[in-house]
Amino acid sequence: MNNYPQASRILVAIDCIIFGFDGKDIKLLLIKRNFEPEKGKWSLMGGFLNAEEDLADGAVRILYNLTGLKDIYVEQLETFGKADRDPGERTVSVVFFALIKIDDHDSEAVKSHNAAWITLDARPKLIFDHEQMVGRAIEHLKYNAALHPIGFELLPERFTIPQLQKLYEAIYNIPIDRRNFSRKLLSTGLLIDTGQKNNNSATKKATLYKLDAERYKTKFHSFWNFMPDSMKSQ
Amino acid sequence: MNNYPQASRILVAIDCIIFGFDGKDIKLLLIKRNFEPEKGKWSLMGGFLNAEEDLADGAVRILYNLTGLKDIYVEQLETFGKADRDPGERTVSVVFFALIKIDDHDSEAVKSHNAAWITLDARPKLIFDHEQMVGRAIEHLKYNAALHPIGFELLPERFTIPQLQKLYEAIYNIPIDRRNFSRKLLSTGLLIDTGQKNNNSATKKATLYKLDAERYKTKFHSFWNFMPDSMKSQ
DNA sequence: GCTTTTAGTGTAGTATTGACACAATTTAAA
DNA sequence: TTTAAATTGTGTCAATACTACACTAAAAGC
Repeated sequence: MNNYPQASRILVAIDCIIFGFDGKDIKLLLIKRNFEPEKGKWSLMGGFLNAEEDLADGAVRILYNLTGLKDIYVEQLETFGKADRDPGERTVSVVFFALIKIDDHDSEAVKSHNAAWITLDARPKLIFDHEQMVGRAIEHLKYNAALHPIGFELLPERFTIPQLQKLYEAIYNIPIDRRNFSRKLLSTGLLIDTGQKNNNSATKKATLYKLDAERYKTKFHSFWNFMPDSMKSQ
Repeated sequence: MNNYPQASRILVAIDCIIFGFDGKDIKLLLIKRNFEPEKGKWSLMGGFLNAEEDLADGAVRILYNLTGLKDIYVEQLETFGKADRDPGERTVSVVFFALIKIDDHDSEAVKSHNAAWITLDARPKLIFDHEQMVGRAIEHLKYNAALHPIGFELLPERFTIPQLQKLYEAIYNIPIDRRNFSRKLLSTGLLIDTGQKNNNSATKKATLYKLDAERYKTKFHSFWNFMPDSMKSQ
């Protein structure tokens, strides 16, 4: 069966940008390639879309291979399709954006792929157009963390408000007023006080919160601001 | 040269969602296929990515074919890649989102493609997953028109505030208070009073404005609201 | 029990938003 | 040529949200 005899068949790659947060810095999971092509250079984790595989499944597969995690936050980001972007062969790459709880990943899998968590500032040059992809992803993170409660995806199940604040300060690289941040956050109604305290602290222990999963789903868009109130729920 | 002998080569399609506004309703430019496959059914305008063509150029080519326009507002929206989405052959489709000034299009080109402007409510069933694509595009339009000044792309070069308000009311399907809308809009500093009046009106003639192109570029993100002020300019 | 560090909350001034009413312009009909 | 109908343009007040800022509380180390 060939309905489109004249059209070109092209390699479709999947590349994954994986963000983590160690309590201080935003980090990227990058691999130092121990395979060809571009062996020895740094790149994003990637692979090719299989002939009978759904695109989203391909992303999950590749993320699972590297992190050992299945239920992680993934969004499709953008498809890169410059004709010459891969000098080996014409390849279109669909880039996925993932946020993971950094302590959950399978460090064996990461080691076997020769991967490492690297801060944004310290990141090496990457192959092909992967640098552009990362730039786009950072932009997306900044943009979306301002509008939707995705920051939680980078924190442990139970987290404190100061942790969340440090995360936002890392994303935007600015200091945030503690009191205003806390007030705005609590007013979303997304946090549930677990009654527990954070024992990691050497001084006053902060309250541990968890996400209200129900509200999280229904109020995913609640950071919106320009919309008339009647639209915010849609 | 074949660096990736084991990977699958796949058809890469480009599908375009084209929005227009006639002063009253948001409309989609759809084609009634006079070619195989799915001849006689309605679909989005599309085509295949050529072997040596940049992805973005492919979108521009396809949009030009249908509308006769070159400088239109285009964003890449999302790539659809379910394995079975095209029953003819495995095809990944990159969907583009375009906003055009409806009076500018080349009606000969539209006619020769058997295309028509159809309101969102009246749209027919579409082939494959094109229905989903349109749904995603409408969502994107609602979301982005609230955050960025993209509405202007659907209006003539010179437009009135009441026209713009009708556009927003059509996008969100809600009534908007004239006074508050006007105040918020003018406060963006994006509008330049041309000194002219709209002669189409049968009653009081509204002031014609044009976009301040400079400010439009630098303040494209100025509808943001959750971000700290220091970030809004970035 | 004193010091240091971090967490948690309150308040007052300012800016933005939403709800609302009236005046001005234009055409067409009386 | 006045009057009515439709539409545009602007002002005000109250409620809300935001910003800037200061004090109290808890925990650990000395």
